[in-house]
Amino acid sequence: MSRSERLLDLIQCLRRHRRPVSGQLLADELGISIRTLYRDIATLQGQGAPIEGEAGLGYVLKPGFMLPPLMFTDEEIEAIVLGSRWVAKQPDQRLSAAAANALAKIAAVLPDDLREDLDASTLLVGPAMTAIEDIDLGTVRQAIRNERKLGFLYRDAGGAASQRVVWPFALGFFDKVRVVVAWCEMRQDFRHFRTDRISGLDAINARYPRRRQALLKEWRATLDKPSGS
Amino acid sequence: MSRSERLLDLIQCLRRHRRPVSGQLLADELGISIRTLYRDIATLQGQGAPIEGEAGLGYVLKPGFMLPPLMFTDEEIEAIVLGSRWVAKQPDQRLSAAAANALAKIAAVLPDDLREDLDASTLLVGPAMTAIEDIDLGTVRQAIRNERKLGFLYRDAGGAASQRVVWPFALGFFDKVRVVVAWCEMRQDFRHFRTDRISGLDAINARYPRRRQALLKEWRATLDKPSGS
DNA sequence: ACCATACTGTCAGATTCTGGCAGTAGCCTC
DNA sequence: GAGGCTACTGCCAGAATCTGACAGTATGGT
Repeated sequence: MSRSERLLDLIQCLRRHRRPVSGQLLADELGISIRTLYRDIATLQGQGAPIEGEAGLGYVLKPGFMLPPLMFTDEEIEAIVLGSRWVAKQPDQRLSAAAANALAKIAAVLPDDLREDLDASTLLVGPAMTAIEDIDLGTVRQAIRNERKLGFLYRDAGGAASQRVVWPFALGFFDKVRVVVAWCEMRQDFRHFRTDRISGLDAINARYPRRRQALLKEWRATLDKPSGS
Repeated sequence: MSRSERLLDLIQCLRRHRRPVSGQLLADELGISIRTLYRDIATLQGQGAPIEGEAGLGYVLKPGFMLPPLMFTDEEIEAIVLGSRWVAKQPDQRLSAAAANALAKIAAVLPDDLREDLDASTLLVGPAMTAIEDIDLGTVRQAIRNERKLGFLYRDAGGAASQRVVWPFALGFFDKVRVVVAWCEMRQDFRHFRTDRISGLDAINARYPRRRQALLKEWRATLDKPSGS
């Protein structure tokens, strides 16, 4: 196995163990000596991988994605840049910042002439969206990622308000509004909630009893067959 | 210099020469032997780089972007995925396909568990936009990239129609409409044209006499100071 | 026919990588 | 504080890989 492949393997090994793991163990899994492992770790850190080692504990990889060398066509990179610019204009602050950072990272590793092409890329998106919700979408995304319940006050189209506890598993971005897709404990069914009608958002520190992938799949199935109700 | 750095350098060398360039010349530029160059080319091709060699001519790199290994945070990759999904729903067929391809390329190189995360990514975008223009945006993007003039019939907000020849340099994506930003030969000024009011699009095979970066910069300047008219 | 070029196989020497050893330092438990 | 576990560094010899040179084949253009 070539060294560059081994480095990707190492990343994957680190990903599997969520808890700190000793260098010796990693070296055994990869079939290399501990000395070489230290060298590999140093190389990866040099490439920007967020690996942290602490004496007495072991190594942890902060969550993230490592992409190997990759080739994109002009149009593919234009699509990625345009898409990221769109996300950067979304009202979700953290996500918007992440999009800007991703673009900056890509630009940083490009040779000068390509970076100019990218900066002067001629696909633009309209003005930044103004937030119409007053809740923090970051909280919602975090609840989805961690499969945690959310509580809030919802005011429906008719104006009637009700207190809800839901299992959120997706966030939809439409032209003007954002929509939380979730299982509603009150209705015992899938519901979507416009973020601008949500108030008093409360991140409940309780895991919901299903996997979000499973919920997503079931919900998609309900979309395929037009509901009879 | 390490081998992996040299491979990136090779890509850049190939990019500089637009015309086919002989292996011997590339080897000289990189300070390596021709034999090693052939090996490096083979390695890059193995990694998916679109390098083509023809006996009697030399090597050409088909236009595209090579990204070195790169690390993204969870949120950054979520932003890229969400953005690409949005682009994939745009009515511009080629760009939409490019976004889908870019996502597929990224997914292809990810280990299985990460690919699932990506597939099951819980940020969604609304339904595909229906094209409200009946012109091919690909033609517009190509004219922009190649700095070529465009001719078309434009029907303004009042309904009055006029034949235009413009120097297009940017394409704006708004909620519902797409807008071509260009220098209008008739008005001798910057104008933007809603794509749904354009008909009879004609890609004129004549270069316009300015650089699109310069036009873009000037146009941006006119936006900063509110026009007095 | 001739030239320029891409491409492959082989092999010895140069270069790099690797594993083991010795040693330092930080964190945790007792 | 003592002891155990661990990260991390420098060094060196052997293993593995890379490199350059040469010889040879194939292909496209003139």
